[in-house]
Amino acid sequence: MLEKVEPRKRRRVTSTDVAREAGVSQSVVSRAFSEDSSVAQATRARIFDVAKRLGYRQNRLARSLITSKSSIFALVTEDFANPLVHRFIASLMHILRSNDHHLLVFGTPPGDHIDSAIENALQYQVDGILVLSGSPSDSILAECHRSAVPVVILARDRGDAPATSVSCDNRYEAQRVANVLVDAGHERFAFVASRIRSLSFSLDREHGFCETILARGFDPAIVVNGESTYAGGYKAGIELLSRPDRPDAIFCSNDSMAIGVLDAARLEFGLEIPRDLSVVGFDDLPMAAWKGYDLTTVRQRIEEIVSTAAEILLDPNYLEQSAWMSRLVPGELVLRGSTRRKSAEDKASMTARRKSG
Amino acid sequence: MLEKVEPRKRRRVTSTDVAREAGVSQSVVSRAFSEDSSVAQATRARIFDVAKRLGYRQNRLARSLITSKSSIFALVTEDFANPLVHRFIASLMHILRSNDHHLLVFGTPPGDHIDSAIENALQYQVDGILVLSGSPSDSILAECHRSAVPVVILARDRGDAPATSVSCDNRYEAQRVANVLVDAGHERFAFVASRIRSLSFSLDREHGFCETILARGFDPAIVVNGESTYAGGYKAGIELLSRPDRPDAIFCSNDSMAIGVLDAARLEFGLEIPRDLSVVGFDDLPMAAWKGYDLTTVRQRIEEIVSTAAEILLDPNYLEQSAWMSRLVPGELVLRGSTRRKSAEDKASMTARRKSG
DNA sequence: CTGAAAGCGCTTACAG
DNA sequence: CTGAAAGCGCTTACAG
Repeated sequence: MLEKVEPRKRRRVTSTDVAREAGVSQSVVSRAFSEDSSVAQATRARIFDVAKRLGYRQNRLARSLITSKSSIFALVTEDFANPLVHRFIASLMHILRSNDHHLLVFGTPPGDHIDSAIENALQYQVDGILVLSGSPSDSILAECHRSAVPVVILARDRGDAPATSVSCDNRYEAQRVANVLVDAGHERFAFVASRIRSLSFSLDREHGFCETILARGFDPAIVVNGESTYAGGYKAGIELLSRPDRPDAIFCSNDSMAIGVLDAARLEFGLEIPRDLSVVGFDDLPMAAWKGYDLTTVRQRIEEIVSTAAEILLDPNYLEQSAWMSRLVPGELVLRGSTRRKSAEDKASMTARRKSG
Repeated sequence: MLEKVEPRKRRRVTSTDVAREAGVSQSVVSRAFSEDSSVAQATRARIFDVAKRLGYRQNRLARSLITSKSSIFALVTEDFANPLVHRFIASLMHILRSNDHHLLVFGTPPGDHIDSAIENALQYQVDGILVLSGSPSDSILAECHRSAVPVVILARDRGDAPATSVSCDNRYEAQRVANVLVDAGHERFAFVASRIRSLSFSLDREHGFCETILARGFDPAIVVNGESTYAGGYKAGIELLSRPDRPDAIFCSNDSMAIGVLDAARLEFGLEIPRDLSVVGFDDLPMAAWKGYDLTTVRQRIEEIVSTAAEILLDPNYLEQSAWMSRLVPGELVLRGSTRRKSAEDKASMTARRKSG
């Protein structure tokens, strides 16, 4: 049974209550609760006692009013269904916790522009904004800058936007995938791109892959578009494998699609992987490591991307710098069973790492 | 290039600035921005004009100080790796957006108790708290109640905790799975439970399943524990299928585990699904529908669970009620190819629905 | 080390 | 419809 709470009685315990009860001024209570303030040991102890007894808890919103720091970061994204977004959130939570910061999440309604989410975030006086998908307009970015709210665009190059970005070196990684596939003796290449425009990183991967295939002297890679899901990959797989010039190596813009291609190859065409076809994904989702797929893929170092972004946002001098940064974090090529290899390499290490970017 | 921002110049535009510029008092500006206040049409228009020109934006933290509503809900969880958590977040975002509310996310550091996350949330004057995993102590729940902050425990029965919960009817759904498997002619049953204690719903599923198997006159279901991941399921699958009394129907506490069992059966024992073994999961993650698995599972109606929770939290009278609620939302049994069926049913509808709870 | 006071940016009775 | 004033719960110079 609930004890009834009269609406008008719902007054939170404030520092003034504690002060009265402890026989000190409200300012001392405030100081007692801020680490580096001068309060006599005994006074502080007494205040803590009283606070505990009364159930006092700092009101961090009130505090932010005067410090103009809310200890809140905003994460804005257009695409909550994307599993990668969740890995970013999880990783962010981890880092922010140790800095006593918290994450306020803003999504964009389907039709809307991401600017509206950023606009919202600004109303909450966030200390920084992380953009995970969508392309903020130059004008909203300028607004953020004027309001002294740092913005970092995550997981993809910022392009021409006036903002700082931290992302995987998509182009380089795609080039590497192309080289590995060429070196292993494949001859007909395809790329499965994501149809969604907000995922501009898909383009970098496409370019890196295709330019390398050409540079190595092969016919241009076939490029098809699809939804960036398993179903989209499955469909793209059917499309590609039905062609008279069936590719023997398919690189996909992400793991979900790659797994879709893989299943299409096996279930619809009875192909054996990797004998008849090599498939490579991107991201290294947990599913990529599942025994049933054993997918070769490019791992994004999410922890590193996120901690770099957090560092930038937490840097008190960031806004006084004079240029946007574009930080590229190297990925990791994870070689698994879905790709054919030169026999010499077969017994070699399953994971190649690039140490520096 | 960044225009340099002098730290001391970083003053946000306030309603007072707008007032001065528009030649009205600050209170009128405030009223202009609150829907149902009496401001002359012309005045309001002028204020909006000036506000736009100056780049004014309401400070919602300051506002919350006086209204004592922050329009923020807290989501607290111990388990960010759980894919289900993300589906809840996505669904929540959707609902909160239409109510002009936002989500502040709190995680618990690995060793810590969920209470610390709730404690944190309270400092941010959230309008309500959604608990997604972990078991809040009675004392912290009492605190929340005293502070007039409603708490809803999601996705699992609250047990004895003094709180309201909204969850899938785990026990009933598990009973139904048991009945379906029995009806289809299976004879040796097993349940794969989650080893993690915070996932108490796993227990409800176990009980519902096991009690029904017994009630239908079969040997008790074999119960094994595992990590609630693909790898955990894979391992549990090997364990179960190596037994002399190998089960012919395995029900798993969630989809990831079920898929692990499925792969173990196929890859390690060469079994054919569902001829040699039926496997059932729980949740209906996207992967369950993948052609390569085609997993029979119990879908949680996440949207319904979340919207029910949001309704409760948004109900202004909630705290004046006199008892905790425990709302059960029916699930949906999704019959797919991983389970054998009575031949009569083979051609029948693939999805059975229970319409009301 | 402590207290009185000002102020952060709002909302909301209360008069006019 | 509008303005002056009080106040939400804090922090932070400033004196003492």
